[in-house]
Amino acid sequence: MNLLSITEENYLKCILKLSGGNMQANVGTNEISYEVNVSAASVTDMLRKLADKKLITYQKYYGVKLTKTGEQYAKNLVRKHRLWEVFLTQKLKFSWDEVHDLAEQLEHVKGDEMIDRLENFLGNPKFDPHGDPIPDSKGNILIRKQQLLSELKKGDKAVIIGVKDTGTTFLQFLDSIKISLGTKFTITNVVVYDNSMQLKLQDGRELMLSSQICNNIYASS
Amino acid sequence: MNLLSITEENYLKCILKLSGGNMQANVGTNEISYEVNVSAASVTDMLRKLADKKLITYQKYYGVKLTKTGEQYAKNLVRKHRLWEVFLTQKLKFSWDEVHDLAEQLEHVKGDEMIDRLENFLGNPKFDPHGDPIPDSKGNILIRKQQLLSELKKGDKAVIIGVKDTGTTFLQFLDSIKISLGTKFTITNVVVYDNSMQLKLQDGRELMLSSQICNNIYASS
DNA sequence: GTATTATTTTAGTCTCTCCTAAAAAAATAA
DNA sequence: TTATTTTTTTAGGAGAGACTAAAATAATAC
Repeated sequence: MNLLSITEENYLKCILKLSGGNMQANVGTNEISYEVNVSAASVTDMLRKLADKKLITYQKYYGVKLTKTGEQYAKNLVRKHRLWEVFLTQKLKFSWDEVHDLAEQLEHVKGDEMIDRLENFLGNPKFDPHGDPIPDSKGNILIRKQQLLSELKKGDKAVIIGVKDTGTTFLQFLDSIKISLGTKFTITNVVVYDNSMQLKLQDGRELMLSSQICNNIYASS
Repeated sequence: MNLLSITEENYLKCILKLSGGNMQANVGTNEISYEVNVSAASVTDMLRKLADKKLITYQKYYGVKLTKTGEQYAKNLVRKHRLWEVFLTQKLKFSWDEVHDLAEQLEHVKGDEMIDRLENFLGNPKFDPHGDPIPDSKGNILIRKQQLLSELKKGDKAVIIGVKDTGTTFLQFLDSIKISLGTKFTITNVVVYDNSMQLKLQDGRELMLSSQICNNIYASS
């Protein structure tokens, strides 16, 4: 597999993301255009190029899918991104809302041997600071049973294991209300009117979270 | 200071290297062309561009010098490169002949805060794995008294503190004869015929080194 | 001091990645 | 089914960074 440019790599990663893990799903030009912040015409150019390199299958007007090779490449990028995020938080003491942009650059550094060693150095972590699973060197991803907070019911006990929105604003908000991965809680009430939820945390605090917030937090029971 | 492209950064670093630390020295187009592996015509294009950005002073046909800004930027790149090299050897256990190419990529990752934290994480090292000094965040470089092995005389006692040639072949050769930074020795003989030198190492071994080798090892007494 | 050689710059292209405007195809609505 | 809207592609171009060939300037040799 030839090495790709940073731009090509970003397109691959974007297609993987938009496919939502379903390798049969067709991803549209416009979606990609929106995600990588580029005109639809530019996306078409790049899709043709990636198809030539057999990294995606591309049918004019019908969107694209990753090939096995493309999927492998994209998952390796995700692996690198998440391992660097662990490094930045665990070793350099960055907070979970500061690591994304740095990891976005670090993931493009070529050298799989380095990544394998980094993984080992970090103690073979299985999840990144946002709770997302880290693919192994073959691209396998550990699947955990997880649910959005919004899918839970009154009386359910669970623990927070991840976030869907990894943007700075949301993460800093969670920091401000002292919610982090590992926080245990019980749902004490679900408001029928607006689907906001009342939680009782392990430390005894009672908390009210809007449905928008509950839609961006993953929990496991 | 605006952020530069990887290409621009490489030119700056190259000019710093070719100036040999003397900021008054004029660096020629051809020299740069040879060093960055690009045609002289391409170099001219880039020099004009860097001059526009006030990173170098450029006089047509008379070569270039770094401005204060350019020097600062270039030294910061060297700082990043060397700190990453320390990380790769100290934490990821790469050998000193494997780290250059990886550091060459890592040095272009933007984020000075990350570098300052990395420096601290590594225990504020002052030298990289090849014995080269690491500039501090202001660009100051610790100067050590050092001499090439070839400058020493019979009877001199010294310790190896660096290498001039950092290429894989040379470094692997040093590994093979079990010479590394910190090795102590005495010069037992200098052969007049070809300037090769005979050393007695701390561990008792006697070693004969050609003048070419002695010209690429730094020592301190 | 002129002639030759070496270095550097200019001129004209190429590839990559992006753009806008316009055309074509597909999806949706009436 | 036909008309309208949305999505996607084509056409033509721009800027960055590279190239070769040719011209201009500086350095060196006689």
